[in-house]
Amino acid sequence: MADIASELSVAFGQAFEALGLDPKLGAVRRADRPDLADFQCNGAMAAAKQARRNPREIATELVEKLSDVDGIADITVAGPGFLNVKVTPELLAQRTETVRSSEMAGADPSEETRSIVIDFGGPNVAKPMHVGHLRSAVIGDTLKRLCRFLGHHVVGDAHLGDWGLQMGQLIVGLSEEQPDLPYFDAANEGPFPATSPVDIEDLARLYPLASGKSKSDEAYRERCQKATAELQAGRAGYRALLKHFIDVSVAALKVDYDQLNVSFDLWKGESDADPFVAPMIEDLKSRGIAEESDGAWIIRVAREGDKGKTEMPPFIMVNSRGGVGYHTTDLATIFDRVHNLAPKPDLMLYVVDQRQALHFQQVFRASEKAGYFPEDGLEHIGFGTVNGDDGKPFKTRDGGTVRLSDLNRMALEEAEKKIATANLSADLSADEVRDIALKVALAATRFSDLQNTRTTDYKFDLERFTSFEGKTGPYLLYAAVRIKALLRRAKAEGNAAGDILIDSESERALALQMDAFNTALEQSYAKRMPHFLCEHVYNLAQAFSGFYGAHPIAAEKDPAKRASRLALCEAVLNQLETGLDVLGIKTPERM
RNA sequence: GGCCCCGUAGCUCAGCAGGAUAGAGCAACGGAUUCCUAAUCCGUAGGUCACAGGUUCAAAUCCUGUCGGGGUCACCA
Repeated sequence: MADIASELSVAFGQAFEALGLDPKLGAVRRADRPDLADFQCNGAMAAAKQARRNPREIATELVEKLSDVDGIADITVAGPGFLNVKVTPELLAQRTETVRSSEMAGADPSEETRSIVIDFGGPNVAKPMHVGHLRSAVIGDTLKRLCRFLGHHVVGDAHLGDWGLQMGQLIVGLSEEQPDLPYFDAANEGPFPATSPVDIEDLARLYPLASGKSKSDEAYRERCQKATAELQAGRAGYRALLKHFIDVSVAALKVDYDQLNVSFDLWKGESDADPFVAPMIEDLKSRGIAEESDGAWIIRVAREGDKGKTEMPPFIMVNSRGGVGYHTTDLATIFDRVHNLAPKPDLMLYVVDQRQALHFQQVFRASEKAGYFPEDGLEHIGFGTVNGDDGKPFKTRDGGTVRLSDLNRMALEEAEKKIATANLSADLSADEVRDIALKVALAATRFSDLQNTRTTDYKFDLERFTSFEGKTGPYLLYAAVRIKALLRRAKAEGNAAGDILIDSESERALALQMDAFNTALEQSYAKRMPHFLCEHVYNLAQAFSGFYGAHPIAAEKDPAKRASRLALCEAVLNQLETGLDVLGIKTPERM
């Protein structure tokens, strides 16, 4: 069953049509004046403009057609031509029962099923993640969950940064520390030792060292570039090393991602695109799509209608030293996905920093031009930067960044502290406390990030990430936990949920809020913006808190009211947990 | 300089496919616990929606310009 707003929109659309007006004008939404109505429709005013008629007159005619519609208790014209609708308690009760009992808690699956690749996370080998990596991880993972929830087929790919100059830097860095390792003998074709010559601490030490030296020392940089080129050309020792670097890094990355409840279906990296690079280059050269310019091979992607006086820079397929960068591996990755994934993707989302916008525009245009995958199936889901107090993005290499692992640890510590001071019965085991703390920390961290509009920058505030009061993840958990406690008590007392009766203001508000779930999901999906869902879930928790404060529930004496309120609680819990699950947040039993 | 994003309450942010009285959280102030978890709830105070024009019955929302902040602009990723 569709939500009330949608059903009313259909009825209103028909009424508009019956008057010879555009049915789209019948869009009905939640009223922004809850004192006056439950739902409103503003279409009469727009219709008046189109038809050059008096808006109130049109509105009045619509009222006549609509007043008999099932579920509408009252419909009136207000102001210049607003249509205000109040619905019956019976309709709200019926709708709430659907929320309570349906698998999707009142939401509907998407009408068409798509095959979607979501490229997110984008961690680099050897570089510990910092708070800037939180966004891609959490937004990407949430979009993955959202798409799946709506019925789409989704593949999440971490797309490791494992193929650039940084690899050459690591190789050179390691060769200076341990020059006698077999990997550095160019004549050695393998096999090489199975155990890794480095652990994550080694990588964390080597990378900044080599990266720094590469900046200041030109000869050193050239060695790194050479090593990178040799790696890419297939030098056996270097390839073997790369494998170790990746394995060691992935194991470390998984620790951070696990704590954020972020997971991937594929741990592919730029290096996995390598087998497709050479044939692709040949293909693009032979078809004249790539051309030579200043010693490099490029694809021109500027177009006629482009804004500005300066042309969009070309896509660099092969640089003048014969190397390839991430433009090329990204394009080859598209090629790989189109040919090797089943089902074949029809949409690819790239959850990457907004600053990469130009890069993706170039890659997408190149893909279109090459005929590999249509441009309109490629979307850069850019997000704003995480800024410091100075309003500027955290720098990756300079000091002053907060590591993601540190953020995770601090959130967990705060959660443990809070549990210690909360009046939880002391009968919880250490494992239970740990489990609750992890869930609270997870909720706090994910929600703090996800509630921000995807595209805007936000200032990193540690307090906000480790705060559990107000508009936070733990607030949502608290609402769910309270409901669970109520239901436990009711069960213990032998009381069950029953028929839903909506007869108080707070129950009404709660029912109306639950009706908005589907719209929130649709908005989040359509705009690829999880914050709409965050907003909904938060409003739901607030509406529940209001209801909780206004009525006894498990303690209610009247059996019919008690049964109804318990059912209402079950509906809220179902939708709350469902929504939280899409956001990647886990709910404890108590906290 | 070209292009992109942003400027809303003391702070952090929603709202922007135009609509009625611009909303949350934090911070401030005042209340609520013999009663289902106070990580909660109720209330008060706080805003020329950067500025100036324009379109419209109606603009925080759309258009133009100005100012301020950030990002980005072929061979690093």
